[in-house]
This record gives sequence, structure tokens and C-alpha cells, in this order.
Amino acid sequence: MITIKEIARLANVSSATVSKVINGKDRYISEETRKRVLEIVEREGYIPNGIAKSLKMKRTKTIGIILPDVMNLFFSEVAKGAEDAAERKGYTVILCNSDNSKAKEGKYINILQEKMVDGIILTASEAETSKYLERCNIPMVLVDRDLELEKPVGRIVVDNVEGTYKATNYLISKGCKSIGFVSSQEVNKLAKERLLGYKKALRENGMEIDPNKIFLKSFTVETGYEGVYHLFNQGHVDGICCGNDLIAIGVIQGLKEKGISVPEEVKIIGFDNICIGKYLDPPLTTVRQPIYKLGEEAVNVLISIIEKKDIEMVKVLDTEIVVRASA
Amino acid sequence: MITIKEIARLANVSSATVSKVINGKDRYISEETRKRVLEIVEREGYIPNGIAKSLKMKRTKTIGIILPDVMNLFFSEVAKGAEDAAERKGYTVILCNSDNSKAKEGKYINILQEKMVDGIILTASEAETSKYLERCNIPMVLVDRDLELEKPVGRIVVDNVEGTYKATNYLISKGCKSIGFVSSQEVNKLAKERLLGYKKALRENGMEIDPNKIFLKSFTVETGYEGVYHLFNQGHVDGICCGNDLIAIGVIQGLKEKGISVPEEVKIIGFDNICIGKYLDPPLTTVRQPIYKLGEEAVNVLISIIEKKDIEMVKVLDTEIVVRASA
DNA sequence: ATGAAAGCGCTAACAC
DNA sequence: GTGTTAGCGCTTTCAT
Repeated sequence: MITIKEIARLANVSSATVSKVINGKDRYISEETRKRVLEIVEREGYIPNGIAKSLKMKRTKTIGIILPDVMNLFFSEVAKGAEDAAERKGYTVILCNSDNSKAKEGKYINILQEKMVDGIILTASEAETSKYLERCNIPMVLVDRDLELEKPVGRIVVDNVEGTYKATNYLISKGCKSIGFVSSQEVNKLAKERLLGYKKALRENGMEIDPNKIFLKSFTVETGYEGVYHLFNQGHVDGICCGNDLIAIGVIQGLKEKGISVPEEVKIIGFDNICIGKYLDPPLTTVRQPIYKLGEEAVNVLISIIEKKDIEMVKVLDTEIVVRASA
Repeated sequence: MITIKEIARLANVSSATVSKVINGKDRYISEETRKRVLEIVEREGYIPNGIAKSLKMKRTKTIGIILPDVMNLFFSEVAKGAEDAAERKGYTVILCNSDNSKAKEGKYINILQEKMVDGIILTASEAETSKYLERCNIPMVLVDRDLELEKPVGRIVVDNVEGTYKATNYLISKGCKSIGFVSSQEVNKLAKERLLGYKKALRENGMEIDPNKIFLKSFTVETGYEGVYHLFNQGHVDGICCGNDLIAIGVIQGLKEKGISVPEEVKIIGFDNICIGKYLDPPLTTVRQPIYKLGEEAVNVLISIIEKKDIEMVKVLDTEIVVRASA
């Protein structure tokens, strides 16, 4: 590998001069040397060693993003938003899948610190704070799943209570009299909040909150599928508010198997607006989150923190109902 | 940030000793010192500076993965397979989205070289080789989209000719007499091959190859949708072989709009077997690629190259028809 | 069993 | 305008 020293030798200058030219700090460099150096750099295909540079500069222009699973449509969109924003600002992204495991999350926090990333974007696996997190003093922003933390961190979230509240109200406005709720267990704030919004809407409309109509497991298609069987064993509903779109997919599938028509017999509303919702049958009515933007803003806020520009640390983005055919 | 030197001072040893202990090169270290050092490391929460280590060792334990778009279900699965495999082997992954732009691809190749990644996994944007690629002498493996390259690289692909050949034959076996093909333009080897397989099947079955029944644009839902209108303007088909599942989604949507039933009037087969295919209406019959494994194997081969174990550089993985309801 | 010291490739303060 | 030099935090050879 050719180094700055070698370029310097070939150009009959010092490596300091080469460094200045390369980095555009060429105020006091003669036009002639500048040109000569640049030519040689080009000719030799010189590529600066970013590792050496990072060691000296104490910054890597790299951020880490820890999320449960890129294969999940929601998180892949967050990741894309983040990567695009990072690229625009000259940062590079290390991708870490936690598989919702706290251990893996901790492991990655550690690795990212070793790699000296300038900042970390985290979708936390659980609600409880781990020591890893508090200890880590790299700039951090939390996306999607919020978390109580002593130290200051950025937060990019939506109002989840409001989201399911609006969703449930929408179902009620469509004439539903008996509304079920299928979602994840309350292992994190987000899941808690979504349940809360559902209950709030029922309460305000004088409808009974029936534990038999609530099925909580995880944010997966399978949960939706199981949820249908659970709900219809316990009785009957004419509307289901789903904790996310994946669950809604499973619910619709389960309903089809049971020969129950959507939306005629049971209306379904999801949450997230993942990109395939509109291709489902029936196309999914859902609560839209600006998913891509979540990732984008996470990076923007993170980089502001890194570069010490002050900026709002907490952003609550808006949700809105997207009406399609399932409700 | 606390350094190895500081730990050394606290433990009354040299940094050389600390280094040896940390890295398990402690054959000649007394049990007592070893313990003492480890305790202090633990107590102080010392995290080694991986950048300094990388500079010295000339390896970063990091690989770069360049793919068109993680939001695309196919590539997010490749990415997950790759990340999981990398994690198992102690490597970390830098994610780069090229958006199918050759310029961005080149830019990333450059950045990854600066970051001194140990290897690169690439899903090339186009068929032509760019100078960037030939110049780059970091170990590389190509996934999904193959490419002619002078230098030796790993390749993880499926037999695309065979894939669409099998798909088209399947349609024929189901009684289709007039089969259309909707896919991407032949900008890369993969697209060329899939078209070839389709033509081969028709030819072998004595069926006419009608340019009006072929619509080539890109590997997107929109192309599928447009393709339907194109095909049915030009005449009529009773089966459509799609270049990938995304296209199939668009085709099914277009057909629905036109009130044409699938699979009764037109049978549809996709390619890839992305994870949502089974939730479509009707569930999608398709040519399965082992997508996750593509990513996994890419990393395995790459790391073998990096670590100079010899191994098969080229892997052709199998495809198989997954029969669901659309054909 | 442990330490001193060189050096990885770069930047920046300071000297000239 | 340009060069000298120290030092970023680590590993490793070689000496003791």
C-alpha cells in the first residue's frame, strides 16, 4: 500500500505538504506544488489510510446503527433512511442486528466503542436500561423504541398512544362495536403505549375493555395469526387494532382461513405503513409512521450532537391514518 | 478515554504486559500479574482502541457490503445473512446502498478502501466493469449479480438461466399456451440470463418467441404493473413469467385492476421467493433462491479469502420452484 | 516473567 | 511556502 510518505518522496516535498494539499488546507501552498502533488496522487492511485487519520483525529466519520433485524421491513426502511442521511453528510454506517437480544445489543455497543464510532443509533431491545448503555459515553440517539436513560440522548419517536388511539377511534367511527387488540407483550415502552392508546379510545367511547379481546405476544406475522384464533375462541369481534402491520398480515391470513371476510365482517387496522401494505389483499388500512424519516432524523440529530451544533434532541414525528380497504 | 498506558501505570507493569494479558498471549505472564491487570481493566471499564490496533495490525475485522438498496426485500435478506455470518466470525459490517448508481458504487469502493476494510461484498450495479473495481485490491466477492473481472474474486450466484427455464416450463406444464415475460432490461448478466432461460423453454417446447409478449424495464413493482398493460395492449397471454417477485406483485395488481383472475385466466410465477410472497393474494408461486444463504456464503467465502484459507471461490446455489396459488 | 522501544500512516504545531 | 517533528494507542521484537 502506498503511503503519504511515498507520495511526498515522489513529489520532492514533505508529507506535511502532501497532507495539506490532499485536505485542501492549501492556502500557503504554491500552485505549482499543489498541482504536482495532485498529479502524483492521481497517477499512483494513492488512497489515504483512514485508520491512521482516525487515530490522529480521534474521529472515524462512522456511526453504528443497532436494530433488531434488517430483514424486518420496518427496520430496513429505518436503516435506509439512516444510511442515506449519513452518506449525504460524509458518514459511513456500521450495521448491527441485535435480534432483540440484550446480550447481542451489549456486545455491539462494546464493539462499536472499540471501533471508535462517532455515534450510535439504537433501537433498544428492551425497556430496562443495561449498564452497557449508561456506561457508553458516545453520542447516542434512540429511534422508535424509547428508553429511560440517565444520560442525555437524542430521541426520535412517534406518539404511540395517539397512534392506536386514532386507529381505534377510526374503527369505532366505521361502526365497530367489539374491537380486539393484537400486539406485542409490554416488554418496552412502545408496546405499552400502543396498548394504552387502544384502551383510552375504548374508555372514552364507553366501551368495555375485555381482556379476552386482547392478545399480546410479539410484533410478528405469527402473533397476528395466533391472535385471530385466540380472539375467536373467546368470542367474537368486528374490528381488530393491530400493534403493527406484520401482525395485521397474520390477522388477515388467519381470518381468511376461517372464512371471515375483511372488511365486511371484521375490520382491520395496522400500524407503521410498511411498504408492502398496499399490495395485500385487501390493501391494509394503517397508522402511518414516517419510517424512512425516523432513520433520517436519527442521523441528523446524531450528527448534530457529534458536531456539537445544538439542536432539538427530541423529535416526535407525526402519525396519520392511511385509509385503504381493510377498514 | 482511558488507554493501555494508563492501565499499565495503575497495575505497575508495562503496556506490553497489559497488551499480552488482554490478548491472551499470556503464556509467560505470571498468574498474579495477569489477575491484577484483568481486575484493573474491569474496574476501569477499559475499552481497547480498535483503531490503534487496526493501524498496527493492518486489519480492521470489518467488511463492507455494497448493495442496491436495503429497503428491497431481497437485499435486506442478503444483508441479514451476511451480517449474521460476519458476527459469528468476529467481523463487523459496513452497509452501503448504491441505489444502482455506478457513481455511488465507485464512491463507496473508495471509502471502503480508505476505511481499510478487510474485504468487500458487492452486488454490482451494472454489467460493465468500472476501473474502480479492477483497481481495488481488497479481497472481494460478488453476490447475486455476476460480473466479468480480470482479477480473481469470489462469486456466489444461482443459475439464473435454469431458474426462468424451470419457471417457464412449469407454466407450460400447467397448460399455458401463450406466455409473457416481464423483467428488467438487460443491463446486467443476471437480467440477460433470466430472459435467456425463458426463451430457451419456449424454444424447446416449439413455442414462438414474440417480442410483444416481452416487457423489460426494471426489477420493480411498477414495472410489473406497466408490464400487464403493455402485454394486454399487444394481445393476450395466459401465463406470465416474472423476472422477480417484486415484478410479480405489480403484475398481480395490474391484473386485478383489469378484472383478470389469477391463476384461472392468467398464471403468474415470480423469482426469488421474498418473504412476503406467501402473504400475497393469491400467494405467489415462485422460483426460490436461498437468499439468506447467498449473504451468508458470501461472507464465508470472503473471510476464507481474507484469512487465506483456500476454499472454492465460486458457489452456484440451487433454485427450486415453490408452488403456491398463483400458478 | 517483564519492559524498552520502534513503528503502523497520518496531522498539526511550530520552525525556518 | 515548506519541512521537522511529536504523537495518536497499540503490538511485538528483543533485551534483560
